[in-house]
Amino acid sequence: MEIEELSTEQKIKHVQDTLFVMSGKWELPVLIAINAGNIRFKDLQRSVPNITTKVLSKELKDLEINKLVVRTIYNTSPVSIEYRVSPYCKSLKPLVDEMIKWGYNHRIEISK
Amino acid sequence: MEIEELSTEQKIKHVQDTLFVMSGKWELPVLIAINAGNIRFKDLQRSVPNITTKVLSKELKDLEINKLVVRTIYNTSPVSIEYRVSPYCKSLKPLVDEMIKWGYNHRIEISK
DNA sequence: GATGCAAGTAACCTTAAGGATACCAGGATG
DNA sequence: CATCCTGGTATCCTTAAGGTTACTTGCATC
Repeated sequence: MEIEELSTEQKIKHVQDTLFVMSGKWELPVLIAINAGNIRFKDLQRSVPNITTKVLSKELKDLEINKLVVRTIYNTSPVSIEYRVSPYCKSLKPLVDEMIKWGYNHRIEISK
Repeated sequence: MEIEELSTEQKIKHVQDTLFVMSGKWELPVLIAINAGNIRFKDLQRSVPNITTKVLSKELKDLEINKLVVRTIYNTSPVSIEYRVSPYCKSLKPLVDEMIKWGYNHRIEISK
């Protein structure tokens, strides 16, 4: 895919697809927390400040639908459940890095 | 700024700053329309499908506050007003390109 | 046998983004 | 002089994201 060959309508559509997945309040904090090793539901709730069970539950489902997180059930007694970032999740790194850079520079730019 | 040296809290903060500017429904369509040469208010209203005057007005103010758009008043009779993307706006290109690429690939990934 | 924990679900509420519609002032145009 | 165009405001309404609080089931633990 060569970006320069896309029409502006196509560009907007692709950007909106990205925003649809990434633009909520909790997507990135949850992903980062899982990535940092918090793989159990209760661990995540404790490590992501102020998130509620309802919202965490919904975020995890959405992230699973988007193939960024894998949910695994273990037949322990009682059953335990683990959330892990998928290999595909690594594809987000260039994008997230750009977001970090731009956000960092933008705050400086605006304060001038 | 070296990304790897940032704490996860700092990374999240910078990403949220970026999302705060970019994550609405109309920011990018409006920027792209201005960039494509629609520089008058009414031209923009016509070239961005379904945007209302109220929302366009607000978007333009926000984009101006974020230094991405420059508003110029000309003492013609009657006064005419032009909106143009700022030089700083070009700093968005790497980010937007990453969003285009990821959105494009994500749709393919999800449909597998 | 009461209490606690994991992994959630259910029901209801608040707030902010965005949409719909109407309107306005000042000049231009027929 | 009536209507049109530009560049917007003002008011009210809808919807969706997220927040609050309570509850549940099945096991384990004291």
